[in-house]
Amino acid sequence: MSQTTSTHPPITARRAQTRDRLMTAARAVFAERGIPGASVEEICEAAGFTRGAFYSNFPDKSALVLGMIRQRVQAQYAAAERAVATMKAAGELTPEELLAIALTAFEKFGSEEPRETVLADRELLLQAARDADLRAPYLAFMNDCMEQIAGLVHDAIAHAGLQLTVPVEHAVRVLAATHDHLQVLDLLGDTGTDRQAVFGSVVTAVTRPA
Amino acid sequence: MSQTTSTHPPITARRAQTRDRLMTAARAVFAERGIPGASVEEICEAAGFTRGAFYSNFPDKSALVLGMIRQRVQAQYAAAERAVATMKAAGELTPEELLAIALTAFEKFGSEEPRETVLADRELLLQAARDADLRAPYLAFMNDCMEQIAGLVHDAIAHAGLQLTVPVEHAVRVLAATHDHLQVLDLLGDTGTDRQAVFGSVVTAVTRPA
DNA sequence: TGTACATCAGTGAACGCGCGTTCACTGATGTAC
DNA sequence: TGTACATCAGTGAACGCGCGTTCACTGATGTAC
Repeated sequence: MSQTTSTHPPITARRAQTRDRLMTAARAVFAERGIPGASVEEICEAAGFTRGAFYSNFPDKSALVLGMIRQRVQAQYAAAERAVATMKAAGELTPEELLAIALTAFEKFGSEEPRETVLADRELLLQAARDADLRAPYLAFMNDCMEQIAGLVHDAIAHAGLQLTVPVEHAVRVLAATHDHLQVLDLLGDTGTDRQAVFGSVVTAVTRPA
Repeated sequence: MSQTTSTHPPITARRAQTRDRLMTAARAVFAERGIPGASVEEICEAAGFTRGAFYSNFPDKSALVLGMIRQRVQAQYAAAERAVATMKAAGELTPEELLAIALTAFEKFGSEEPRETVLADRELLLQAARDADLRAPYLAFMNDCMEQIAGLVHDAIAHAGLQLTVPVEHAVRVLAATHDHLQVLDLLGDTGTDRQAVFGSVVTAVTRPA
């Protein structure tokens, strides 16, 4: 429907860039302080603007949050698409490759600031859970991602000469959930868990030779 | 070591009760506003006190958060212990019972305000990830829970005449992670996913007849 | 059991600070001739 | 290409409000005789 928000002033390239710099800066501040604890001032300072610039580009703080959710949707889709492309390129698949592709599909490991991204994403999720207006859009986004990744998983499993031991819709949720759990361990600085191995175990558990 | 915090005034029964009422009220406010967005005023109002009472019982806002983490540790342990007891009581185990016990071990489904509790717990985790002082204690707590539940899972599996397809330490993480994911769906008001079935799939995937 | 006093737990007014948001402004960018 | 003007994006001072925290206080609870 609308491009970004129903921004009444038409979005010139310059404005789009400013919005982008503000959202990128906001990600770091959200990670550090939490969404309710992040001040507009600190976001602007991090982005190299004054507060006026903020209100020239967003009606208020919550509009920025909505913008970031939209931005994340795109990033998540792009990651999944990349994973699909990688898979289509490689003909035969060893289990190791399969695992690597599965991990890529859930991205964030690949991003430059993984900790920041993971923290900010969890903040966004929590904000969506709190705010009734954000709930449905966020859920839709999440379920879309699951479906998209389900397609990917389905193809990858076949390519690797395996089959699933549970419905693909379930498998994809278990994989995503485990991936999330391992990210939390990273966040807390855990060193005693072999994360590759745990993820490997899930893949093993939900597959068997065809 | 210390009882609750190194509270210099000795903790009388009355003070303990006040602290408890404040922490219970804080859970609801944290769920509603997020930890950084929750004001001392709102917490006190919800608990039926003035702000002075708060500062008579906690040195500052962050001490309350620490207190709540400690409270959660105890609740989590109690839940796991309850699950162990239930299991020891029932001699033979059908897969359905096994599933029910596994769910109980991760509790929160049983609590009176599940939504509030789940949200507040996620806030606490995020706060621990942000705050370097909280990181290690929180991680230790989490890993202790995993170990405790691992013991439980191990016994339950044996009782049900099954065996695991992956190491028990991995299985327990995958179960916990999936449980968390399903809680998020609840939080977002998802209705299209059969949560029992997804959880059942994980149990299926990580077990086989002995 | 009754009185006198000490201690304690919670009250509520007060403080200064930083927040979100507004708005009159200025300098940079774009357009017309 | 050069000048004149219009529009636009971002500035920064100002606003009022609500926050976290402090503290002198009061009424309730506990103790001694």
